[in-house]
Amino acid sequence: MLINANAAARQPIDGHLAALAGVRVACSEFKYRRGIEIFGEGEDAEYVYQITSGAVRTYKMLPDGRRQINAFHLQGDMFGFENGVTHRFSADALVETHVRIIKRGSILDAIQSRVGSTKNLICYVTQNLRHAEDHMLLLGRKTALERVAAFLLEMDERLSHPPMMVLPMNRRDIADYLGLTLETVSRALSVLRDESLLRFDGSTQRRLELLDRQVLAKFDA
Amino acid sequence: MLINANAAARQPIDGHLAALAGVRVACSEFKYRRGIEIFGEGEDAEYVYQITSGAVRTYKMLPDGRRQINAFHLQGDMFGFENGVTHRFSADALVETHVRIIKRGSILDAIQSRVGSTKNLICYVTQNLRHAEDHMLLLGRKTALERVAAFLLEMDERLSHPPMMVLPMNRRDIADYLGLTLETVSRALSVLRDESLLRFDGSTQRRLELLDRQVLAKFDA
DNA sequence: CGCGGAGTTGATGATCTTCAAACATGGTGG
DNA sequence: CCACCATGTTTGAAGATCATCAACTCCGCG
Repeated sequence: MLINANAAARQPIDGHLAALAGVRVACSEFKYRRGIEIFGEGEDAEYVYQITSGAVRTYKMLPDGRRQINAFHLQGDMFGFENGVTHRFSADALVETHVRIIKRGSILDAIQSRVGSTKNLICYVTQNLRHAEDHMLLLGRKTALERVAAFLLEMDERLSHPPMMVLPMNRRDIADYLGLTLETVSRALSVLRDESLLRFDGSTQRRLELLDRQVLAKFDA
Repeated sequence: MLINANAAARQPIDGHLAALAGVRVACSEFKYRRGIEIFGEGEDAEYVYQITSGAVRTYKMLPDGRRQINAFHLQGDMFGFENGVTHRFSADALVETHVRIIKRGSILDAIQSRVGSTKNLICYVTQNLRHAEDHMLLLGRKTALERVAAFLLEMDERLSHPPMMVLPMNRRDIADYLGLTLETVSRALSVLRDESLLRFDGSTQRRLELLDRQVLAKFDA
């Protein structure tokens, strides 16, 4: 499935992993099918990942099965940065996804020997941090409707405001991202549809069009 | 937490800002009184901060006044890392606080010229990220009781399991950290007290002793 | 054609918030 | 030194939001 028509149009992807690490480091390419786990929480963190096409969810689980999705990663995004030797969260492909991978060791080693890339790499990490900070505000303090509106605007922004948005994740994934239940997400979307802020396209509920981003932004706090 | 769990026990503080940036860069020391703002959301990000003593809250606000505290920073912690030129959140001193500050530019410049510190600095940033990820799970998926238990265990850990814990923040701060109201925090603490998992010391409600960390850990999911 | 996954919608209920009141605390000045 | 007042905390009662449980629809697909 095509995630992002506009992003696909951009070639090459910004901040190529190999370029960041230094050209001498070889990047492997890899393909994951829809629903397949890329790595699991607690596994050894051997690689850093960059998406060339597709979409990925990263999440944590509680022992009783409650899940919190930290982030959805789309084309060009990097994930899997770790401090220690193991992953602190899991990552699955939402749709068929192609990634570049590079050994964790090599990227740090390469940085040591090629200082020019430091600033860039730190930027990638702090961008993850920025997103986490915004998401904490959402999770801690926003209402269900505000969260869903914020989610739609975030996706719209990241997909470069496409006329028609195709979501790569289902309602449960959205719910686990927003700290809600899938029913609450569905209800909120219905409210926004009834308010004429969005429109579903055709039979599927994954294709939708934002009809009034301005008003939608007011629904987000 | 973010940066350095056992900082209070160690002298001198691990990862001295000046050492990270290179000895040639001068660090200024600064003092903030209780309740004073260190920087505000949207202000120019001129400095990176490291606490030598005291405690700081960093937070974001919604237009209608709802607040989400991202993190409490204690001795040895660093905060104020930014990608762009402005701060994405505000920071206040919770109690009288002494910090080292260093110009943002100098730290990045220094890193450029002194590669050995790169790995360390990235560690500081990714530790912030790790904390944010854990906190998202808490905010998105834990109950009130689980959140408060997690908060107590986090503080206990960061203060190196003191026999008596003195909290530098009030109930509202805790609530804004945990995505709850101050009343709910108070009620949860009362429940834990009634269950004999903690005990308040003397008259003040800021001094408390954890009576059973094991059982408390079970209250946290 | 029927099955299963995904989504919507409704009814009910639990958790947490809101509103309110009372009490404790700690600093300040008479 | 103590009274006083702002700040902080606890507790109770009522209410709102969101979760849970359940039924039903829609669609894709073997």
